[in-house]
Amino acid sequence: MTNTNEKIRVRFAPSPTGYLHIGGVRTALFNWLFARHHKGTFILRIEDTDSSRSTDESIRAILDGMRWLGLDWDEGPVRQMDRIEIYKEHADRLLKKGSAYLCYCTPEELDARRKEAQAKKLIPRYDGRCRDRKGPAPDRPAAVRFKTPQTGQTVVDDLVKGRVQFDNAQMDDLIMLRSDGVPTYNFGVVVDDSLMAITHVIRGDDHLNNTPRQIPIYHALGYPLPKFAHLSMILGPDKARLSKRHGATSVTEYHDQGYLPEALINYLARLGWSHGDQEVFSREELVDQFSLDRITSSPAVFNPEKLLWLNSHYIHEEDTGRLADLLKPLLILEGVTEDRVDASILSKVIPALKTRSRTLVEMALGAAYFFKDAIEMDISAQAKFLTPDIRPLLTDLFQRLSAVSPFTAAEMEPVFKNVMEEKGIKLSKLAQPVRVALTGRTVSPGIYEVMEILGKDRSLQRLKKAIDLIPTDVAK
RNA sequence: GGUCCCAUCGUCUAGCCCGGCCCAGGACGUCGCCCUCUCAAGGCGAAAACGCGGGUUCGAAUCCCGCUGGGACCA
Repeated sequence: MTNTNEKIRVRFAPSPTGYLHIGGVRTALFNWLFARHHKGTFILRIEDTDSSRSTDESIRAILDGMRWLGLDWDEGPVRQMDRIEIYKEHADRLLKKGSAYLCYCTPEELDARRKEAQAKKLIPRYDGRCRDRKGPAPDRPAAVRFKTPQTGQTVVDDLVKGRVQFDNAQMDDLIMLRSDGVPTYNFGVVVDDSLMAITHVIRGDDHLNNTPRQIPIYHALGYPLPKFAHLSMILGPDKARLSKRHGATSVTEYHDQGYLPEALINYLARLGWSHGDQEVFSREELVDQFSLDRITSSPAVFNPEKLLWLNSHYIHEEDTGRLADLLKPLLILEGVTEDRVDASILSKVIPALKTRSRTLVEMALGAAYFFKDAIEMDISAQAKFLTPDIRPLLTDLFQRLSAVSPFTAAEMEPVFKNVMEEKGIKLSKLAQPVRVALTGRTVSPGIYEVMEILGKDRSLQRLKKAIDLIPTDVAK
């Protein structure tokens, strides 16, 4: 299939009109994996010819996103707007050759004709009136149109979709260069992919219909055809193309929500690509195993639940040191002051919360009370567990714990056991009120563990405070 | 509307090219049980799919045709 002597060159070519979309990331990832697998070159190209919608901020978001995910590029970023002269030269070449012609129709005229055609239920396509225009040229700027072959067929041998045929008669003469000298998508890609010696064009399915329009341009320009691989779309739960209304679609949102890049990479790799039954892949395994012929041709619905599962998997696996670095800023967002983010506490809290957090944000939420002086008491938890009948038990426990030294789980356990046995109650009866007292909530790591991390002073302090919160009036 | 793509559990997928090993395998999610100081994690188990209709064949998820449904592109 692929000539192994050939140096693989692929590119990711987003247009900077917004954030880096999850679908774009997958396209970038597949290109990157293909390049790395074949020890080829991965190029980043910014398709910014739509100047009204392109922004520098968006370019920054794209670069940041790629870096966060570790999708490093070997060449670029190349910006199309820096290459305007190149497109013009190519257009001139085709003009001289007679493969293209100047079109003086204004956008307004074309629009009017299109509407007319639609009204008559005709196919709205360019009528080719400037193709054989005779006589003097009107005195206004002209666009350059390509002379699309009007007969025969154009075949796309797609690596994912297989052989796809198009009737040339269906296609009209597309504009290559607008009257302002800016290339259209179909012309820009052909020129750039050719000059950049792209060997494999791996892009979204939405460009499959553009491909037969591009192929004749390659031919006219005398450039070799790259191989094409069109990836199916990522869909939302309603099977429509994944978009903002389906929830988070921007990489930065996933970063902000506490996802690990490896989780997103792993998830996206398995969306439309497979390697037997394997679900979890390290980056190295992905590079090693990736192959274009294992890509599915059907579209895939984005499943946030599975991504969450992978994220929790990677959080379990991740070492405490790196998690600590990632968690710090999130703790500060949770209202923990910077000087309170204690490294030694962090190194105990993280292992305790690893299996309980599906995202870093969840982890920060569950960790905040270890670092704060004043805990936020959940009112309904307080009402349910810090009840008058429990007051004497807590008081008793408080006194006994005061004598415990060292303040470790191993030393605390018999203390709790004794209280349970003497009062004839189950541990759960005692543990929940203690948990609420220590954390302000009903969910936390094991209470011995929590106390050990908090230390004796803070544990007793919180217990005392909780006891004081309990009304003494049982009869109420 | 025209052109093109797609069709296996709710979802991601294996199997499809090279028909029988598939009364269809794995994963997420769901449900149940176990473990248990809460919540998780973990262990065990369950429910859950070849869109429909024709062919071809001894035999079809797998090949062919049609339909239906979904999507994309062209504006």
